[in-house]
Amino acid sequence: MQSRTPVPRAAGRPRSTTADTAILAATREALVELGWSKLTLGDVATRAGVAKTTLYRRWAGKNELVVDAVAELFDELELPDRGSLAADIEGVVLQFAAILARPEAKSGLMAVVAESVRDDALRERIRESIVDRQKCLVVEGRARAQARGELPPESDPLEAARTADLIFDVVAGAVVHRTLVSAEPADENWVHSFTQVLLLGLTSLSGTQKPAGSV
Amino acid sequence: MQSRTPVPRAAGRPRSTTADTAILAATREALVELGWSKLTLGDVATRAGVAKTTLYRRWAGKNELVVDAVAELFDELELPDRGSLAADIEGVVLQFAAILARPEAKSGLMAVVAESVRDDALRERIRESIVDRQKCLVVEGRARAQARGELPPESDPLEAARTADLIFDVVAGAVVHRTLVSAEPADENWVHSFTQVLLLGLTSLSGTQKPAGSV
DNA sequence: GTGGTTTCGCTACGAGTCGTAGCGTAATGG
DNA sequence: CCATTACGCTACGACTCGTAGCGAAACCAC
Repeated sequence: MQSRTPVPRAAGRPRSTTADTAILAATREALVELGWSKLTLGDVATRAGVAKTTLYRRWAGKNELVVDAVAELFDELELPDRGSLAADIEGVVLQFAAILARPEAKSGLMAVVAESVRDDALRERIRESIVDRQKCLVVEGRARAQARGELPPESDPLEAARTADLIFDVVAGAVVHRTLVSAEPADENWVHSFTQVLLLGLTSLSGTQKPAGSV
Repeated sequence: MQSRTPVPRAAGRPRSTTADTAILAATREALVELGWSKLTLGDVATRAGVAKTTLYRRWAGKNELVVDAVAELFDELELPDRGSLAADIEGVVLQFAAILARPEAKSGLMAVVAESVRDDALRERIRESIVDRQKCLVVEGRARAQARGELPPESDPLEAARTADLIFDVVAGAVVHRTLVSAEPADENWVHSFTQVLLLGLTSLSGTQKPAGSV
């Protein structure tokens, strides 16, 4: 049996949760003003009003700190039921695009992904706190579409997982590439065209082009 | 009018082209061994057998150097006519995936893209030396497909350009996301499934799933 | 209270990198 | 031969990194 405060209280002075939120907010602020390369932990500590040593007690380095700071941006992602697969896709892609349009996301996200190429632990951290949550939306959206009869039910669960991974890479990759590489906004027109390609494919799309501006 | 050596020869000792190639090769080597963050210009200079000052005389910094070093990796991209739109797409996507599978591309490409968020000149450099060349392949592939009758001819050139941009973001984004974020290989099976989605769309794809392994 | 434990803010430090300046030398053209 | 430009080398101040050490503060159990 355990007394009143079993495990969560470890004895000793507890870590200031205020400092945590202040540090993550300061990190995002520094990302906006300085960008990834000129962001220093000393500067973040000053902005947050904490000592530099406090930062190093909680995060191993710049990479981990920025992952946590950026991950909070994706907390607002959700998948409201808009009645059809096309509408669901457009809705969630627009949300995703809105987050990626923010400068702190642009500056930080790709940088940590680039770092994760040589750091397996970092990649796993990104997967857990950012990527997997997005992938769940794909799975849920497909389940809804199957319930509506818009997509046939999956027989092989392994094949279903592969398809979900594929869709996820296509959707997330396209929005990221549009936003960061092409450096043009993923606005309503673009998202609508993208959704048509995804749903109907290139050949089917050919005859159904619509004038820009209509919703 | 100009004398014999009009502009290219500026008078004085010419820059060593040997040094250029050695520096770019050394940069890729350092990218493989150290990755982006631990790559230093001093180290690259040592590997290339040149002085550090020589590096700074030709490149403004790490970003520009790595862009040039990575850009050479994409020189091998080409679009052989494989007879059908699907085959053309699979072929070029496999080439693209093969380049992205190399560690020097993984380490360098996303890092400079991340840096380009806050550096317009760098983004333009990336566009000229890497992105635009890839986009040409999309345009050419679509032109071929239209000549074959697989796609209807474009009436509005502006709409055609928008569509080409969209396709490019989808293709490049998906491969990059698969390789760097999901960290799984874009092999033949994946490319085949991706091509089906791109051509036929999600709904059309549903009934035509094939067992993995068949080519 | 009292003692034990952990965190906090602060200071200081060696190590490493950056980008530049200065110098003498090498390679080209007139 | 001379002007011009590139090269290799050295040295430098400025900056960031990540850590260690210290005293004070916050919490728990007794």
